[in-house]
Amino acid sequence: MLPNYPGVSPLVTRRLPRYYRHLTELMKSGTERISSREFADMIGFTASQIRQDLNCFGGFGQQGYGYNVATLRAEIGRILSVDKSHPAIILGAGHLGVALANNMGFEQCGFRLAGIFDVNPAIVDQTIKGCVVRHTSELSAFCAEFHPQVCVLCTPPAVVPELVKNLVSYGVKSFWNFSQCDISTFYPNEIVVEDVQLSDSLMNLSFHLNEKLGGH
Amino acid sequence: MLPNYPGVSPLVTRRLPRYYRHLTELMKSGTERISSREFADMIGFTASQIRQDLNCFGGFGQQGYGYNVATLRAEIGRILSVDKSHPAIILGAGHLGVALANNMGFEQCGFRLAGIFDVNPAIVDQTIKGCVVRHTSELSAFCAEFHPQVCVLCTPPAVVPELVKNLVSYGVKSFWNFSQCDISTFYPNEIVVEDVQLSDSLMNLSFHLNEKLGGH
DNA sequence: GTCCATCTGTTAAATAACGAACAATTGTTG
DNA sequence: CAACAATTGTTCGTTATTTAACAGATGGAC
Repeated sequence: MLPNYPGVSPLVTRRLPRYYRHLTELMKSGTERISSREFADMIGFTASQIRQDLNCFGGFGQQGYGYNVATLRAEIGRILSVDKSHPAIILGAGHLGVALANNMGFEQCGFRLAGIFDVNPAIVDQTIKGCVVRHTSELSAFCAEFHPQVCVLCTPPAVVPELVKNLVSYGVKSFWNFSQCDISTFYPNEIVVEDVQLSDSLMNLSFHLNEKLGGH
Repeated sequence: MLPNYPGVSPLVTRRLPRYYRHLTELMKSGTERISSREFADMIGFTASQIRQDLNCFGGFGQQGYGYNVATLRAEIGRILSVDKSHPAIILGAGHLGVALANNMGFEQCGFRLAGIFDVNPAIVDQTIKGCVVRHTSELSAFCAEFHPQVCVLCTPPAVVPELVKNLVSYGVKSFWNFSQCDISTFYPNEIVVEDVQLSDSLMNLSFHLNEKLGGH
């Protein structure tokens, strides 16, 4: 039975990967220990917030000493379950799907790329990152055999609702959603959805840039 | 002088693109008016929050009627400044850079793709989305001539600090950061940074998936 | 070994965000 | 034209989040 953290706010857990990333950097640079103050200056948070965030999961530090970088990194990694290797599939082998297959370290994030699917015959049978691209029609059989836990959605939004419906029936539990389609409202409480709405992000940048330009 | 919204929380402004996206869909489907209640059901928020968010910027609705879809969409578009056309450049023409060049509607988000840069001679001089890929050494001259406002960072993290330093000196004001390098702490108050940390996002999914798997 | 500076874990205060409630206003119906 | 249903803008109480403060504990210097 895996640990569960029911009382912890999503804002806290969303900061954990950032802690993890900086701790990895610190370890690479040979730093053995760090205080919440130093860590806060490095990240741009307050020391108080860091201590409180970490204490949601346990007392990883030592009074008068600080935090051991390697230990803390391992603990956060365990909380995030990045040591797991859940099979993941990518749907849509366009530029974005290929970019993610090649650049994302799925293995460092708790997953393992198990398959890539597309409907374009020109792409099917090509090999990307060690995976042969399969036709989407093989999805059902593939899921029955390999039970992927995660689906990375890189398809046009129009086909997403039907796809998700099928995938849920095939037992896929979670989605990394790059399609401009809000699937989080489809099956609440049944699936886990992590949205990456790039256009939302770009519009947010537009807002803040124009605010800056107009604000002097 | 552009409008400025000093008192508005970043959480509110971050929801605006989502409103905008759904309003675009509604307009496409021919819906003329919508109430905060219907809109809330559609998005998955509360009606109260939507009304309160919108009222940070003005009374766009009408009592007893609701909101006019086209008008509200236009107002939010104006607030987000998506009608602008600030020149943007992409640094790093790997899979991700190319994916963004091809798939992101920069024009619909207030920007215009003005240039793509890379250090790889095999890529330089190729044409992507109407842009000839230039060598990064031409960056200085390009910025002096075309004054790009935004830089999309798709390079390895190691080269980012030096790149950002140069770009800031060339007058680039904002960054859409896909590199695994926290640049927000480098020049606070001087530049606008929108981070897209894909590995953070994937780790967050890992956390929630494992929480779900372990929690029954 | 003792003192002091350091730093965490934890509690408390302050701040921010959210959801519910309601008065005011509008369109609609008969 | 009057009554009613619908819906916003806004206020208020509640909850959540963040920051500050402090007691307790540790390591290091001398």
